[in-house]
Amino acid sequence: MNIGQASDASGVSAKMIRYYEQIGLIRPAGRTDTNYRSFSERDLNDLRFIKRGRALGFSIEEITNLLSLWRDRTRPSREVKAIADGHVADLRTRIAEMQAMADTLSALSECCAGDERPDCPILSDLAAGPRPVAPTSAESRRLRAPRRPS
Amino acid sequence: MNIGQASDASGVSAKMIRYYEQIGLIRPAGRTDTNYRSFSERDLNDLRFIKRGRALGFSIEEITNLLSLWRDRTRPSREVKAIADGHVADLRTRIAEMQAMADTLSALSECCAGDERPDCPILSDLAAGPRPVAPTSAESRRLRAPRRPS
DNA sequence: GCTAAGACTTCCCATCATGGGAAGGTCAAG
DNA sequence: CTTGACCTTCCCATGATGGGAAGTCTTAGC
Repeated sequence: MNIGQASDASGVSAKMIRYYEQIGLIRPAGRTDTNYRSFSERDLNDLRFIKRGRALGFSIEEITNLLSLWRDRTRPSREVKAIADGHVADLRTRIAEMQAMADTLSALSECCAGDERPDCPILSDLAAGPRPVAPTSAESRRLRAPRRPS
Repeated sequence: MNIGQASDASGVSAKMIRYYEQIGLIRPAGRTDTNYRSFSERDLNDLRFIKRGRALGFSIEEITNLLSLWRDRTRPSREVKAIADGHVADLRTRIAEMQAMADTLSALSECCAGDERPDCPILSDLAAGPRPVAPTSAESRRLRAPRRPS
């Protein structure tokens, strides 16, 4: 099974499969005599595991740990749970931050006529910034720009 | 007013001020005869505007547009509102995605004993992935790993 | 006036996960 | 044997931010 088939079967792009191999997340795939990568069922299972982990928002680092726990039949479920719970806490924190942004902005937007006139509470807020509230918890971490990936 | 003072007064790091200048988000600051940047009150206002925009999650690109609308006294508030509403929609989409992740994960976590035993529904889910649900809307866009920036 | 500390300058590198694309080798169907 | 679809590696870009080096400048204390 070559990389294209592995990609189709796992939902992980060929680019990403090569990347995961490069950073050591997955074992180097076998090679044919013409240097094509060759994937086994087991490799596929790993790729599907990774795919699902990413879909749940786990970072590559967390997935590295989850993968090694998965392979360890004597793992304590405590460790798995700790990773998952940590991730959930992270998600909830970020959700709350984004929720606060969305709420603030939609309140401002509701007060904006949205017509040809220049008066706009949204700009006024950005300019005067009466946002005297407590130092946004978001300021203590890297502030990602919630961007639509085009 | 040099860059350190401008940074303190605006809350934008010196690094970021230089970056914003480099990418053309702000006008190049004046220079002293010894090549130090020199900031005016107006520059400060721009920096504060940017700072607040970032705190609301606007991307640099959106802020670029908001800044030029802000400077244009004949802007139609419609345009400002469109940017804000677009951003709010983006936020809400991402919130929903992360919420779904968090809900799925915490449901799994609740079923996990979290003790010394190896049995773990979280790993089972990642491995077997009975996640047959509709193609997560998240899969159509770049999937960010919700990472805590340490 | 001299010196040391601190702040400024530019320049390069790293992050994280992903995609784009070039240049060249390989495979399978016609 | 050609053609097109695949594979390989390698380099580059993203977005917003920080780290740090090497060199210049300023300021406070002596």
